[in-house]
Amino acid sequence: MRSLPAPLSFATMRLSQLFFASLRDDPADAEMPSHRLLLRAGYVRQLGSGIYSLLPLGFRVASRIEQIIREEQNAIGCQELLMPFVHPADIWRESGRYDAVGPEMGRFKDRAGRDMVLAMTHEEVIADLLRNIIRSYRQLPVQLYHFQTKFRDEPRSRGGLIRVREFTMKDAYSCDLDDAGLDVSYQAQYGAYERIFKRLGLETVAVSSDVGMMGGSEAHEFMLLNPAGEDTLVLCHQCGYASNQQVAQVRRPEPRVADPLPTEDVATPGTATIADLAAYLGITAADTAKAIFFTAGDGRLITAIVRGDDEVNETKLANAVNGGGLRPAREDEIRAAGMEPGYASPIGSVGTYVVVDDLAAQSSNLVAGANRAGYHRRNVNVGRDFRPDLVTDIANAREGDPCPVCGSPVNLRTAIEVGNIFKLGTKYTEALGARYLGEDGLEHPIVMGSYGIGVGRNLACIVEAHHDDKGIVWPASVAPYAAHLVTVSANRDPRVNEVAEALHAHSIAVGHEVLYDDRDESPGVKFTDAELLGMPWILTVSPRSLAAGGIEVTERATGERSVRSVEAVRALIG
RNA sequence: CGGGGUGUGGCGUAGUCUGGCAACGCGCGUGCUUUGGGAGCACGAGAUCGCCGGUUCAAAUCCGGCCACCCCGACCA
Repeated sequence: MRSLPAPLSFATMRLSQLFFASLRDDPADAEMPSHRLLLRAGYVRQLGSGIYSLLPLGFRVASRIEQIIREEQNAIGCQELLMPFVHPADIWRESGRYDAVGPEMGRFKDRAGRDMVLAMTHEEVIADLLRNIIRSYRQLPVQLYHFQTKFRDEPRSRGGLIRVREFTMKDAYSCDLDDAGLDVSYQAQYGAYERIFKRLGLETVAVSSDVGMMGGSEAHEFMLLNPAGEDTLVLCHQCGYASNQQVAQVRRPEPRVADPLPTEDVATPGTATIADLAAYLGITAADTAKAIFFTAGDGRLITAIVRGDDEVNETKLANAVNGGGLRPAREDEIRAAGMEPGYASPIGSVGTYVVVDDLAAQSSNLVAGANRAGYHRRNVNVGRDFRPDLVTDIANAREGDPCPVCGSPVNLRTAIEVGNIFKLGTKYTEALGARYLGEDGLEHPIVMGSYGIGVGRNLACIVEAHHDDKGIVWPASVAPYAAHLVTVSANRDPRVNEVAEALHAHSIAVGHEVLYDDRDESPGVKFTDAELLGMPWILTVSPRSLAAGGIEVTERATGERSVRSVEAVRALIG
């Protein structure tokens, strides 16, 4: 569990004393730039899969990130508190999530045998606090936030700090009288998020997103475009439309329509994939239909049909069938419904819920499975040859599809989610009985929103957005130190150490933050480390710089160098 | 959970196929020299080769089991 907020002022530091080690070689198992650089530069160390320590340098960056978030949350009237990391299971049973959430929640029993959980989020605790404290509409609205450890036993952590199992999150909760109040709070958080990411040096795009397991009516994710991103965004550069692919409702291409022809089975040995099938028959993927199978949380077998050149969008499908927790179906489950995996067709199937994508339903004479191994059926027409249970949009938007707003071709980009905002509604307050007495004399459930930012992920994302081939290039707003002071050839001129020590002493006296490389290392080592660590300014004191009139100042971001007087440097690092 | 990969001083690796003294670079310690772009010389410390079991005169190496970590997928507020 995390401690109270870090102190906001730090002593200036000698590198010779810092708990730190840079690595000359790239760690073997780090692939993303942020992971590689944060390890090499001594900001973080890994303890286990998805479990990291922040070393002193990394902790300072995290503290600065937190402080920016804190200032912007406070500025919209959001109040900081601190809720526990360990919860009694009871409140999670009250909300229904104790059973609804799977093995990603950490669970244990205390010494008395009571079920306990490790916090993966804090809606339940907020709702519990609200039901204890809020009595009247006069006490609302209120917004609350904290920075607290979350534990989510992810199936797979990845990318260093990008996806971890234990992390610090800023999570805020708005508590309003009604939906109109929630809209106001939501907009206030939206604005705060825009200011936070701007100050962190992250150019984000806010996209509409799925409400997922949190429930609720509206949600946005703040996304950083990145080639290693886990989400795909659908973006229109013409009108600014932006959506997560999970929920993007683009206009689909026009279907090919023709007069229905009689069906005809054709032998297609060894063509269990669409690509094989199209090649074998000399047609395109768009001339085929493909069936994908899922088992819903309630046990139904869901048969999803899309055109062969489309992909099934699991989020849309899950929402369409109220399936909650789809998983890929097993072959025996598919066979039990009378279909042949690899050559499956809903024609003649029993006991499966068939959902057909709009485009496949409108297209004529498609090649589909024949429910016989090694055979497909030509000229299948949805409606004539089988009757689907549901026809709706269950396909992923594709590159170049028409924008739903303006019709221009959309672009697909991968991105990392750095923050999200949700309109939760009354799901948790109703479950936990968090109500207020309204002006009308009646009890009403409090209307909630939730707003999250992962501190460590943002730290890594800042590095993703601000690095070069030499190392990290911190934005000044989050840099662990404002400047990196380097001495060179100190043994050749006693004034080198005198000037550096005086500058260091001055920076301590006035509360400036300078990392002072006082090590007896060769110039190459010191410069390389300075560039790797990434402070905005590198200050070099050497016989050469003194002869030129002072201290050499290098801007890390641009590489621009100049020699400035000691007085000018004092002003600079202030 | 499925697929792929990797575990050998602090870091990066070779050695494993074909069993036979634990190897290389960097880093680390001491001394001397050196000091504007990852210095030189000398001496030195540091490894139960992921773990357990088996085969063998002999196992980093072969066999079996397990564990950890990474990548892809599934999954994920």
